Formats: sequence, structure tokens, C-alpha cells
Amino acid sequence: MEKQKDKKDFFLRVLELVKKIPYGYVTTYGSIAQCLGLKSSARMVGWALNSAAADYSIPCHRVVNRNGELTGKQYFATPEMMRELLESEGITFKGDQVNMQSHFTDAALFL
DNA sequence: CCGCTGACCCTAG
DNA sequence: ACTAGGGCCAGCG
Repeated sequence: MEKQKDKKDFFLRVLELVKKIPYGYVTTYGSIAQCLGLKSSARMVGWALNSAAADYSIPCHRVVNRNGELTGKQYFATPEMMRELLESEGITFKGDQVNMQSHFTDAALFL
């Protein structure tokens, strides 16, 4: 854990954590930001994913906001894709929001 | 070089 | 219970 490559961009650390999100689980930007040491920089998490949006190796669809809403769906190939991917993984929805009480998990548990 | 924007979250009135 | 504002870090014009 220590001796981590601090030289690595924050953006890469986010991707590493997001890639560790297991199947059928969802986390929030805030949890990821806290895991990286950034308490209130959840915005940067979105920025990092934005750069990685083109990378299909990263399940960015499993990352939602505190409200359980799919904020970044617009940045996907198609806005419907995010919902389809989550439903495909067994994630349930509450209207247009993800059922957090059933699938929300702290990003720290993936570390 | 300086300033703005951004897939957010929290505290206060 | 709701609305408004501030804060945070990094990339880009």
C-alpha cells in the first residue's frame, strides 16, 4: 500500500479503484474521492472518468452520485446504455435512480 | 500567465 | 422540509 507511485496521476488512481468494483455493486463519487484522500473533490472523480469514458475496461456505469442518479449517463455512448448495463448486472432501479439501499457499497470495501 | 470549468458533496439560513 | 452557497483539485483556453 505504502510506497505507492505518488507520481501517478490522480486520474489513474480513480480508474484503479473503479476497476475493482465487483459485479452487481455500485458506489458513489464521494466514496471514491475519500478513499483517495480527497474529501470533497468528488468532482475530480467525474473528470477522471470522463477521460476514461472511452475506456470500456472501466465500469464507470457502476459509479453514481449520492442521490443514486446516473449523472454521467450523458457521457456514455448512449444515455440508455448506462441503465441497460446496470440492469444487466442485476441492479434494480427506483424510477430513474438506482436502488442504493440494495446495491450501494462503500468504495473502501473494494480496496 | 491567469482564470474558468467540471459525471459532486456538505453546511447554513 | 426546501433553497442557496461554498469548497475541493486538476486540466485546458
